[in-house]
Amino acid sequence: MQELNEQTEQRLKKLQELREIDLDPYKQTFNPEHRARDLIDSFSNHSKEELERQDIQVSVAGRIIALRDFGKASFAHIQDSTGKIQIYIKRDILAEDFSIVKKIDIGDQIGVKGRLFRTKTNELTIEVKNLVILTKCLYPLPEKWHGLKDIELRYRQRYLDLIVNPEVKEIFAKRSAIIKAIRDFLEAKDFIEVETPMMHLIPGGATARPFKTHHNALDIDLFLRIAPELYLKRLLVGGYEKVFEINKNFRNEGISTKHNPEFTMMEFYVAYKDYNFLMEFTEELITSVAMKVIGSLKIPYDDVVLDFTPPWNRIPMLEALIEAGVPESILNDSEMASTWAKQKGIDIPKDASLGKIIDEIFKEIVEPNLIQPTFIIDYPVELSPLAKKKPDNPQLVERFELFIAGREIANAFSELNDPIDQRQRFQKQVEAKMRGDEEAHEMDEDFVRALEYGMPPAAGEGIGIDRLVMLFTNSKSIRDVILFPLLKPERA
RNA sequence: GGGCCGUUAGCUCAGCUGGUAGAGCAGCUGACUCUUAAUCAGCGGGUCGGAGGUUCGAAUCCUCCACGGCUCACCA
Repeated sequence: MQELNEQTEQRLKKLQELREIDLDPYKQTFNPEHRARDLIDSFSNHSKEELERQDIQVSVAGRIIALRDFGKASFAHIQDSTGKIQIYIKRDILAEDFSIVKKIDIGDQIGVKGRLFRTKTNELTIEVKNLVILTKCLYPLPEKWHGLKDIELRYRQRYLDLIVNPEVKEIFAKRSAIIKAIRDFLEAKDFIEVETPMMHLIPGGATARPFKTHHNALDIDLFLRIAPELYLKRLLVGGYEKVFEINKNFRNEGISTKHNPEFTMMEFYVAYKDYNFLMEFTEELITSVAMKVIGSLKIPYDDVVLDFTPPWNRIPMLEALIEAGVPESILNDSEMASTWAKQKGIDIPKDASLGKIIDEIFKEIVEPNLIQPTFIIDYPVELSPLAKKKPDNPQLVERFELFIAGREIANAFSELNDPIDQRQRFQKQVEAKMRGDEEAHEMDEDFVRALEYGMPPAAGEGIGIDRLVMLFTNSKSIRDVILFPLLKPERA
């Protein structure tokens, strides 16, 4: 319990008084037969007179969010998961002792039964015959017309945010709809949904720093996964041809409006296909989600309108750089590239490979300008140790990233299935790690062994679900699409 | 981690160049049987984020700390 203030004391006193008359407000059950939104929708065409004639009995349960007391009658609005509806409690009609109405506070949850009618102002209202207090609320709710604005409180006490800010509920309803649409789409195409480990002996499948934990009985260190990729590909070896997983990844890195340490990723793999297939597939997937969830391919985000109408632009990474004004002559030489980047004020880590330098330049000068959906294709091989090389240019791999609103939304490639090449790429990563690159991949012998048994040619992709939800809900911060974003503890 | 900004009643916010802390909602008491930001009369409610410092005197100025926001760096 927080420090007792005057308001909580009042509420505790009412709670005690209710218990004294044998109405403990935490014990009853209640079976509402109706929900607020349904009632308002179903009876929108019923006039005042029709309602008087028909005597429609309903029951709803919900939280009191507004209360107007008139002495021998009261109006209130109660809110359930669907919306709110007005109730009218009149002493002459209420079956219970009217004095319990004085024990009700804003925030309490009640169940009511009674007759539908329309007030003078034509608002659909329940005339309460029976009333039961289901749960006492011991704190005052945030203020009725400004709501809860304090961002820190909204994240720390998301339950309060959800109670008083209806638009927040809509965001998470949309999040649920987006994930369902993705699942439906993939299942309709015969994908099988799987779950692979969250705890990895070797963190792999992405370049990122992991969280470390420990298994006591086995006395081994484990890492929370940074990606499911290497396990999903083992399933291709095992004979599945279409698999996907929607689940959390954990990366031990900074927190920002675009990053939460745990975030939701959808990864899927298709046998016998390459990254060209995946680009069309991605267009189909995301437009299908947009149509189902938003009902349009033109979606406002921040101060632009995102147009998802396919086909989306496909630009090779090097071309995108040249278009953005990077001299072609520096793109083959890490010395020159590094010098050019530094002149432009771009930080280049020492010992960076040419690919890494090019990537840094790309992130700085191209990425923020990729507003409309755009596939950037053909990445330097050093950046992509799990992707298949292009047959006509072994410096590049068959990989694309999808950018929307200046952010990476998806990452995909033709999967490297040559075990000898894979082993060499891991070895290069291990060397980079020895030189101090904390994010370089580790050798995963079992994964290489799986490839040695033979993985069919395949294409795979990861889509950042939180970021996709941000786009479809016009949210500027990832914290607005994650119910409980990570925050520091309240008190030291 | 760096920079900038913020933290005052349960909530939303005022509080000027330093002079004993304010409003609205919410709460309490009373009136009121169609209100919806109900209305009317009255009343209570504060460790001004925390700790130091300057000063006769600090919500206000200074230092440190905590938490948050934006941003840069790292990343998806």
